[in-house]
Amino acid sequence: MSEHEDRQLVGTFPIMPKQERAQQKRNTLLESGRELFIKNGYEPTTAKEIATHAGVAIGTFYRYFSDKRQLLLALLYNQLDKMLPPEPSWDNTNPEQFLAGILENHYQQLEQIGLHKVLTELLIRDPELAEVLIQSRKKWHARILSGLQLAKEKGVTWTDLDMEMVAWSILVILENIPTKEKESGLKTDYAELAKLICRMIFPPKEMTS
Amino acid sequence: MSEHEDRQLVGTFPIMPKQERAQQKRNTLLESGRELFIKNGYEPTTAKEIATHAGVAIGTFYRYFSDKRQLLLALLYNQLDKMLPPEPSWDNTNPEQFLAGILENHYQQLEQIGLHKVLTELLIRDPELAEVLIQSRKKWHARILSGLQLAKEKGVTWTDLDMEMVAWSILVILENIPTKEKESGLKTDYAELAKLICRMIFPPKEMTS
Amino acid sequence: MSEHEDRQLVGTFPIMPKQERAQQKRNTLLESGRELFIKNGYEPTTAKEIATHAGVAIGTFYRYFSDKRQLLLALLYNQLDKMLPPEPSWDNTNPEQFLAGILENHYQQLEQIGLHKVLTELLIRDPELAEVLIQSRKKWHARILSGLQLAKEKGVTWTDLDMEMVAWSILVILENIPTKEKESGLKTDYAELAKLICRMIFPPKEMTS
Amino acid sequence: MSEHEDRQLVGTFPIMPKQERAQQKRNTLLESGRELFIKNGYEPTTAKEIATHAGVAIGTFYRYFSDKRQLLLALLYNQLDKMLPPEPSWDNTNPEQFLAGILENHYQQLEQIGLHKVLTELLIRDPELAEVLIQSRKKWHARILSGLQLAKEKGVTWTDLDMEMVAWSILVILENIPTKEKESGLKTDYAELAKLICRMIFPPKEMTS
DNA sequence: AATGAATGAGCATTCATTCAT
DNA sequence: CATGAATGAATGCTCATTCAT
Repeated sequence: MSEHEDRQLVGTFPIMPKQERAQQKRNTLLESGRELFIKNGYEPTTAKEIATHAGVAIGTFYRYFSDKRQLLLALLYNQLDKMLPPEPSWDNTNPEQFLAGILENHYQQLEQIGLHKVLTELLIRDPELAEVLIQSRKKWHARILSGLQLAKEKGVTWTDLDMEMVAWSILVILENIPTKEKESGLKTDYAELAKLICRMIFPPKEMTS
Repeated sequence: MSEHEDRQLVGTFPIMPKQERAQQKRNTLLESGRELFIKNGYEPTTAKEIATHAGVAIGTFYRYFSDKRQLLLALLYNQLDKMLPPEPSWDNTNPEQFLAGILENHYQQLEQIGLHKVLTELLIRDPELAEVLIQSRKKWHARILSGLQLAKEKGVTWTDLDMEMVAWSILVILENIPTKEKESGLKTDYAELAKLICRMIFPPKEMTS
Repeated sequence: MSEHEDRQLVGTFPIMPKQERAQQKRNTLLESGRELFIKNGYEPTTAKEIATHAGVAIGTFYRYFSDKRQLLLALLYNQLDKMLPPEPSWDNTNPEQFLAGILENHYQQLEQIGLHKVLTELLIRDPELAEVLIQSRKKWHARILSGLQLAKEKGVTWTDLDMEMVAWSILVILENIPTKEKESGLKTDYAELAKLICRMIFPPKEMTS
Repeated sequence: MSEHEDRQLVGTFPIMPKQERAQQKRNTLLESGRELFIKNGYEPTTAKEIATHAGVAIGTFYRYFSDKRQLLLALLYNQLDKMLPPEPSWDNTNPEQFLAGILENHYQQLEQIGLHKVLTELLIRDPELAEVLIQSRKKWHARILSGLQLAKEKGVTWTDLDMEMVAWSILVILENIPTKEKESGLKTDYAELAKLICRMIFPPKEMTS
């Protein structure tokens, strides 16, 4: 399924290799590209670098990808597929489960974010790419929102909140944790962060009871 | 020759001082660079484009800046200086003044953010540049934090909060408003956002009383 | 092993001789090359295209031909052999038989010409190739010339003509008919053309009597 | 005027240089291109070769021409402009003046033909280019034809000739003289050739009287 | 000081050719 | 024998940077 999607979106160009070997080589190139994109950024990374870093010749790169951008798109679709939006459970039993749920997925997201940051510049010039990333954000947003609305229906949240905005705020915080850590050098205290977010959402009674 | 005569007749007065003229040309280039960086991104913008867009020849560009990166740095220092961190007032009288204060500065920040987003990719490879931007964030962070701590000392906030993290969260939310608006196409409702943030910080009694 | 057994059981008969099979594959490649050369030109046609269009893998191409140029040469020798110069008959009975004879061969020549046009550029750099084509032209020239001389000896032509040049002129006209048709989109009126050529050669008395 | 035409047809791309120096350099490149195209053919000639042979760097080439094809087109328009079709005079006074007229222009045409031969292959793939060349041929054809028709009206030619075809034949003969000379190594005897052509056109009475 | 022509290193991409399977 | 994945030399083209005018 993911393979099917991949083809449609990325284009059919250089044959989805049938042999396992070739598939492996393709993956090696993808991984090589991902690492270099995250390390050096998209524009400065050359196709030749990606190939060399993957241990193959430049010609081989072009056998599997029509260009750098194709590889990037493939990478994104891969990542997006891995991040199957998990079930949006977030009961009143313990809102801090919110944290647990998020944390679990968060390290998967880290990869995605790694790319996300790299791509910021591309968004300006590459609307197709921008669309892909925006869709990804929308899925996350929808997921968080649905959890919030469930909680709201159960009457455990503030009643006057614009849950859309709450979801957006949470998303933004999540997305920026990697930056925070990179800049400060500290691991984020997720428990503390969870508390903060819960303060936004739940009235005190709910929190203490 | 004619230039010499000209001077003698008209006198030296009306001639704009050379330094000032040069300064103006420099500023034109800076502005030209800023616009193009924000419009097309850093890497894809060429020195020649910047020069042409500023109405000068490429050679002139290199008279004022050693290269594109230099111009960018100059741009950042300029911007940073403009953003003199305003006084961190945030009393209990009306916490929503927080919003006002932020909104006021926010549109100055917009410009800065414009660049900020453009630069994300550069941060990876250019530690000096990264340092500049991180310092900028730290100033903002410090400003928000100092307001929060003032409030905390007055006893109007939750007492168990890690204000560092609160400040960071607020900063992140602020920084991402432009992205939100670009993606959703909607203007942000700052009042609603302010409410949200206040929920994080102040216990209900404080809010209602 | 299985191949060995196979032979013993089935016998050697029904197996198409290897050489013949190989010969067939070789011909398929030749034909494929010819079509693509005529369609797209020599330089732009890649070895892989020829192979793919012939339904074989690129490796197979290199088993039969050392490179593109080899295939081209083979093609020319083939073509040249097919065009066994027909008997140069061209009596005074009816000079317009000239036309008939030429027309008959002309469509064979068309193919040859197809290649001929394609090759023009190559002639510049590839003396061996040029030689092949020049030889081909010389055969044609000789054939036309011999017919003319026969007629001259019979005393039916102008006596003061340089038959070498007449033959050359006719050859050139013949060779360029395809270009004429491609450009004008019209079928050539061979009868008219024949008349023209006869005017060159035969005095009026001969034409009318 | 020719400059104006040039722009319209070739495109405005790399600035028609204003300084004389630059104009000279442009011409050097054109000449360099012409020589190499004729010597080695179009496809095999690289932009770098043209630049090096002109004594400039590759970057300079691209300052003046957007690519090889542009240079070629410029070359053709130049050539075409030089060949302003001369007045089509061809009286019965002496039809062999036809020859003189043709011969005179012929060596100008030689250059054009030099390119013409080189381009044959391109015609297949480059319809715009083909159009240019076909138009050139049409001009020549029209010029020859108008001369023939003048003569016909004066009643000095055969009356039953398809002058379109006669003109075409003459054109073809003219165009191929260079090939003839290159292959045979002999100078063409234009007087003889003229005689031949006159036999096509004029009845004997006219020739002898 | 300003100009913009010239330079050439560098990147993307293609394609003839080889060779392990 | 056939295959097609892998290779890397070669080409087209861009762009930062220099320098003569």
